[in-house]
Amino acid sequence: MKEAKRLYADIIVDIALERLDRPFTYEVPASLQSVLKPGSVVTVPFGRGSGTRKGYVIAFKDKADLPEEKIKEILGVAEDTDGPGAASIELAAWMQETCGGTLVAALRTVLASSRKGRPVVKKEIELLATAKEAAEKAAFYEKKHQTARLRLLQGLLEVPRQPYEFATGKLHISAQTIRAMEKDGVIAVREKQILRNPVKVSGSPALRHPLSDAQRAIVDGVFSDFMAGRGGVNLLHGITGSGKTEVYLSLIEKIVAEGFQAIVLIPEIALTYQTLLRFYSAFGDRVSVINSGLTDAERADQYERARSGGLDVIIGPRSALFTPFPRTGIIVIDEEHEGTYKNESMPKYHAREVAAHIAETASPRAVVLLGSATPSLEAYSRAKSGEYRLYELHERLTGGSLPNVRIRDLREELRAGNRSILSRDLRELITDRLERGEQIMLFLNRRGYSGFVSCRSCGFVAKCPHCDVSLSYHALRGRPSWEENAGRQGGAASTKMRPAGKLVCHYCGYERFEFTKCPECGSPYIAGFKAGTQQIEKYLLQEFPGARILRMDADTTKTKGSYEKILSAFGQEEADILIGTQMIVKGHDFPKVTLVGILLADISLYSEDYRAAERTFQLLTQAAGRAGRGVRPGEVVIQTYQPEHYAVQLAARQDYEAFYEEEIRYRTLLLYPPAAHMLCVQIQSKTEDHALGAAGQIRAALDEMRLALREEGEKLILIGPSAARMSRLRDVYRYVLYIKSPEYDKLIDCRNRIEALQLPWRDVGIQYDHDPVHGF
DNA sequence: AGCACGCCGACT
DNA sequence: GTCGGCGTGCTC
Repeated sequence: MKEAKRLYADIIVDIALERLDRPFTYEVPASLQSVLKPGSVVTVPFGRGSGTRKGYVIAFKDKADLPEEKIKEILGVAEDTDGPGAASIELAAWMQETCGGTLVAALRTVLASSRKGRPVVKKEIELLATAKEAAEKAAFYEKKHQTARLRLLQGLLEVPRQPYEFATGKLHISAQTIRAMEKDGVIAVREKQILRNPVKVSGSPALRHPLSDAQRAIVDGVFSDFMAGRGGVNLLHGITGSGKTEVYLSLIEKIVAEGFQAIVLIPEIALTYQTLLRFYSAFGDRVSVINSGLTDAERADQYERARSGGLDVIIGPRSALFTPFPRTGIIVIDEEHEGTYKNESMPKYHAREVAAHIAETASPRAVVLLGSATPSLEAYSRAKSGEYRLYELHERLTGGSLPNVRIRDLREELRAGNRSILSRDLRELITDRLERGEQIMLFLNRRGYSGFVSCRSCGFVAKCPHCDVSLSYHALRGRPSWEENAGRQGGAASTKMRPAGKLVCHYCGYERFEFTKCPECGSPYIAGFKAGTQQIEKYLLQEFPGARILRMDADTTKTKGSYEKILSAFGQEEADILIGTQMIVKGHDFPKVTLVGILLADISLYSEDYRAAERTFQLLTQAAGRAGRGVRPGEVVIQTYQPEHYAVQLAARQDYEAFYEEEIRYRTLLLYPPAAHMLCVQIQSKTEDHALGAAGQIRAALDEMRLALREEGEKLILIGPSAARMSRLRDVYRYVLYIKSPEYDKLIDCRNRIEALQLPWRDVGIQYDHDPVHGF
């Protein structure tokens, strides 16, 4: 008798806790030794009780460096998952290395697609008897007055396979009868697993346009890179209406024809019915969609279809990256610049980086295609440096002319005595369009709005002297300002008028009192902006009685499907004016819109982070692109207090290249991404002292590192700690600390250094965000 | 996360 | 005297 070799496995237990985020050693029972592989999901006993947990097999080893009696045995393979394989484990490990956070969180993200849903089982009744036997049986039943059996038999003679419900429902046949006939061998009941298909498309297939020479060149270029096994990331910079989708379709068709699959990422809100129809026309049932409307089980079905070879193309948000295709050949990321591609919770990954990594490690290598009319600075700078391949489409295919854009200076309006929301120009144009029966979109780019303070006379904006980002307004703590005090004490004589608010920088923590008059021009009209779509709607109803107005914002789109409802109502010309936030500028074509008004370009311009100008340029360019998609030329009015700002000027001229040059200069000067890398360290605790103490210790540790690195001639820039944007959220105190370095690796070193720190508080949580795109 | 162990207050 | 509060510590 030869004794079976003992085998041990390193297993990560599926509990999202930093303190447990390390491998535990388990013994692999002989029965599982040939079954398990790295990436298998197993059940293991864990903890003192008899509780069991799910665990992920990371690696195997022959020897355990632990006393034998402490080691428990793996119980079995987890039933609700398929073994996702070593590639997924590698991907999760890479994610945890580059994004921080726990390995469990990364594993959960990557393996979400391997979780099986409860399958929907459909029962079918099949006729087994031959025609001759059936005829005999029928005669027999008739003689015995077994009418139910006869009915079923006759039904099956017409169509030999019927759904179970056909028998129980339409024919009123009981389960007993069916069972009896099954036992008799006349029929069989079969269970069929149904994988639901969420794609519900009807209507005529979308027209395919023949590719232009420019489009053809792009398709051929990327395809030949793919076929040669070179892989790589490609950036397609194409203006709205230049035919990017057609490029995606043609390229995917060619790659699918070679036996590979395609992942298409879209910012959820931008997936229009028209786009879906085009994909469906090309790929039929071989394309599927994943979106937030699906139930868990439906989602699991799509992954199962992908895994089993039932799909060629999946369209979905960021998370669709982890679709378990057997051979992914291409990953397309549409509207690449969108912030939704950055995950906001635990592994804070960016879809662009993950896609590049998946493509690079696939064998054979896959290709990535990023598409945008206004590429992120990250993507464009890499394209310029040669890390990505750059393709451009500069012509509108549909021939619609570019809109005529004018910028209205709101300071001038104030000087002329116009204090309303609408400049005189915009008001005139609205009146004109209403008379002509054409449609208008009014756009309030509120994203990133955080209460910046500006002067309505000269456009001065309060900025941080250290970070060059806008300061935001905060009510002073323990508010009782002079007004309240005066009221209570019955006289204001002794109370000197004092500012009621302060201005704060959320990068470095700089603060100062609010201004009572503009430091540039002395005007008293200096204040924070209060702008809401609701107020604007009210105002418009007053000013243009009889105009039909639709409003679209977070309030009016709360219920499911209301987003589409509003847009389609507007598309069917049930309204003259559509007011909305950025959600109205995504992807939709309204040929009757001949006027677009951007009410206050400054709102996003002075949000408090370094991407403000980039975001503004993107929003303005997109909004302007909404006008004149039909035959009639469109007009765009951009209202602003900062008409000379480059983001406004260059968006009006639709000059991306010039904007990029200007913006990258600013980033380079201040070492913001993509000129450098930035790590945001987020410190949280219910006890303010603990949060502050931790922040202080982290800063001290980092200062040490900074000095050591300086010896080597490496640069590390530390900012903060300071209170987070929301300095206290649900009774948790939040502080942030920023680290900038040209080298991504140095930031990972910093993170490891912080993680190695032994902080004396249990209730302090630390999270990391590499190259953040969302504030904290 | 869970669960056990442990050391102090108010209950049958 | 014991029941139970939740602070501390450990889990292969």
